[in-house]
Amino acid sequence: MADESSKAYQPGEVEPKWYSKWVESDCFRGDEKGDGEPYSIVIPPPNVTGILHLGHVLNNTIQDILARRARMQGKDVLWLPGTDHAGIATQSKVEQKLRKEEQKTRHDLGREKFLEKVWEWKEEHGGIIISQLKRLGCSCDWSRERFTMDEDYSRWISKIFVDLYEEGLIYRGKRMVNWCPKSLTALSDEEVIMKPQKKAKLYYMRYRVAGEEDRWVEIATTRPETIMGDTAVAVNPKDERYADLVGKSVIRPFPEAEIPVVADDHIDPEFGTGVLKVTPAHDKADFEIGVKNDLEIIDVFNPDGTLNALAGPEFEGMDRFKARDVAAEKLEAMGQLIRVEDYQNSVGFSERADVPIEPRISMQWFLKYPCTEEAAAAVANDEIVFRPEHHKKTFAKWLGDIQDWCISRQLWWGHQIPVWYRKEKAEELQNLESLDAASAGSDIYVGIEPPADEENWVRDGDVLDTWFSSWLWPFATMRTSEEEESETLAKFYPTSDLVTGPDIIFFWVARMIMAGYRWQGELPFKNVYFTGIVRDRQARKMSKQLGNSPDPLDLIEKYGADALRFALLKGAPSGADLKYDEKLIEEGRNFATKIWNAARYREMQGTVDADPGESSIYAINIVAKLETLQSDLEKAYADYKFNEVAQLLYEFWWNNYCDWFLESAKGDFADDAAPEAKAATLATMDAVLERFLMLLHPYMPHITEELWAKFEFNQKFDPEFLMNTAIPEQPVLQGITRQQMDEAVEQVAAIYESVSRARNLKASYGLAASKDIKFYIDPEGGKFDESEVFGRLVGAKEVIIEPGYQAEKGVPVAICAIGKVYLPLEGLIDVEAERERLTKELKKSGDELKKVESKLGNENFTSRAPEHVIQEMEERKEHWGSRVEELKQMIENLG
RNA sequence: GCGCGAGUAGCUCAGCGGUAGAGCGACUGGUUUACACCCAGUUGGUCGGCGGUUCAAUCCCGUCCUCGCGCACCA
Repeated sequence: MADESSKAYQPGEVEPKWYSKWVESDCFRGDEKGDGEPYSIVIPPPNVTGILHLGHVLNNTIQDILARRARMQGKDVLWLPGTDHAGIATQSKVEQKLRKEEQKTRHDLGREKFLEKVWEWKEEHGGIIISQLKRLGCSCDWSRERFTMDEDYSRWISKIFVDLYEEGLIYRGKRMVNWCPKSLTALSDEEVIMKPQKKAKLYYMRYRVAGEEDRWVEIATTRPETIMGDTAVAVNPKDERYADLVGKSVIRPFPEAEIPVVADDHIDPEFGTGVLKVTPAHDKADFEIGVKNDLEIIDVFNPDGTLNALAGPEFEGMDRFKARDVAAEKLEAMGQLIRVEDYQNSVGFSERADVPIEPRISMQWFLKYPCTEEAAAAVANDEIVFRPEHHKKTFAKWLGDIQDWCISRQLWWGHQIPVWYRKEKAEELQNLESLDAASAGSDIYVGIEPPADEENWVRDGDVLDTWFSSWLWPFATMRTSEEEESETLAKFYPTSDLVTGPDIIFFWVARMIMAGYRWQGELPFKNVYFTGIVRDRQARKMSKQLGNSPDPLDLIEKYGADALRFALLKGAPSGADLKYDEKLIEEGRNFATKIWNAARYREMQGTVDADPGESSIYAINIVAKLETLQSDLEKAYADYKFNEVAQLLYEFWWNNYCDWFLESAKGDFADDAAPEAKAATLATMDAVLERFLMLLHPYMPHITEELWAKFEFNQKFDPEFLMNTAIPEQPVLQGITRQQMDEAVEQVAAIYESVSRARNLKASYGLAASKDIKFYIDPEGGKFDESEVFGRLVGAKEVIIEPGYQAEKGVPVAICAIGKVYLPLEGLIDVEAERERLTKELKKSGDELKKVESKLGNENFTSRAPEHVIQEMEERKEHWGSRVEELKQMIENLG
């Protein structure tokens, strides 16, 4: 055995050591040729330039637990890692840097040069999150690491674009889209988040009716800066107040123009004044009214959210929010602003850039989702199981009313759309109102490879939404687009579990299911486990702005990766958010130390150097508990209750093993103890430790591997590493009958319960420390020969077994499972104190008895309750009844 | 407005029809053959409110309240 261990576990040295050994020995490789049952997970690819946060820790620890457990069940495991190019996020980081360091925009560099810069940035920062995952202990097959911009992967993107285009599902059109004025690109509906605006204003203004002297129409709006784009006002056709106005015109104040009054059902007569100004270029609903009424569309914004020439010279170049104030002032000056009210509404924000998006008409590529029916059915009938189950509904609802997906982005970093326009017609083609495979002529080329005479063509400049690459992840990481099949895919697809956050159920999960059916003809994964979101103590989301997001690497440094993993999982209720508190991690660290020290204690007892004698009841008991633990873990894992698994492991070790078993076993290591007894106990300790390390390994891989090697368990099993050792089917201790086990468990439970009562007695007389305590036990007809262990556990100098013991009046006594336990206190007898204590206990017991009696006295109960419940009540009645009698007697004896 | 989730000890959460549990905290005591990142003990709860079903409800049903999330609307 190795040198004596230090008092506290040192994760900083141990953890990286084992990680390197695992990697060097190729332990994480998914064997596509193996003949074991396959188990696979694809990692939700983090942003390539991202940094690990607690959400990642939670998510990836769960995946690691699943992967490690599967390995220890003898399966062939593939956990396939990789990263995502994260279009907008990465591009804007590099643009920011460019602006700061060189005062340049991407346009100053040009597409090619700029992309070089991004690749440089990626090379420089791209490895960080991967190395952080390694520090956490993640057992990913790094030999298969993928990146969404890898060549093979990129070809996949082109292929599916071509497939979908040819199928008629991808088309180009001029539509109202969500435009981000900061990132200067279109966004999908999913990338827009609604944020309530507390300080918004509702402006009431009036437009004059054309051709009438002094007639005005009142209109309420939140966006006076779009007045210049108004091309109509609208009222509800049923609204009698304005019935005569429909068909007439009103005067737009600036630039002054006559605009028609139209009727539309969409108008809510109750809202504001019941009159809506219609700005088809800047509002989705207005756009539709515009189309229906054939209204002119005037776009008064530049792409960056400033106003353009159409807004008039005094607004040109002005920011949209400034323009709002200026427009209001102008109205006021014209006497057309009636009043301004405080108002609360919600405004769509760009998820990434965190600025209000602008509805904008522009030319974009769209996708009609494929295989939506297969996807809906798979989840509805649990071919793909969602956990927690309630996410099924969210999924079904979204799928029920999805809109076409805007897949084009006006960015450079990403997969450029594989569409070419013949040079001389490029401009004309790109301005077509709509375009799809059916309408495109030979002047448009869509293909994986560029056209042969590329110099005669112009390629579409847009790139695809990052999620358009992510939805292929489960299979595009396993085979190339040219291969029909690959060994890896054949073995590991569909994947077993997907672990992800519920916030990307639409972005990613739903779309992956569709893509799985579309290109692989089957589901991409069988189970989806949605983690909760990690929040701070005030239940706020972790965010950079709030500074409430601790760096997991700091925590690993301070407490160890195992501690962090265990603690987060123990505190993460399945399906609910996790409230993070550093105290949790401390608990994890303490647990690691506890395991370390219990192992160290074993180490200090030396080797087994005699033939083991019969196992003690305590040994049999702990083995029985271990077996219960094992089956409880099975159940918890089956339900993906990771917090429960952690709880069970923690409780077994700390409570059952350390606090009870080890303490009861210490007598076997005394100098005068029988060598066979010592040997038997050591054997039990080894057996329990060995099995427990196996069970704990998925949660705390490093410390368990360290102890596994320290105790040389690795010499007993075939593979070198615990991480690759299959948990044996056989019970921990063999040759013990079920009956022996049951008897030992019952006996030990009685002893432990009695110990607790005796400790209680000691404490209530303030004798916690005293060594000169003697207990007398009257086994009351039974027999009790465990006085030594009893004395050790209670903390007494001597325990005397004396049937029929006659205590002096006032001697404290506890009624226990093993009999009556007396605590004679020389010179300290206080009859009144004992009377008080017993009276209190009598009250408690009496209450219990009354409860049971009233139940049993109720005929409704006795006639309707099931037999076993009644029997249980009878037993309880007897138990409390005799206790009450005894207590009464004892109090009476006090005089 | 629609849907989902949550409300149990001071805090974080288990339990989900038959005696209310854990960890942390607080308090008291402790150098017992590993561990103070420890040990022992104590404290602490009309299980959000009101109704109903049942012999029996924290658990099932209805309803209301509070909080969180998603979707829709938001001139």
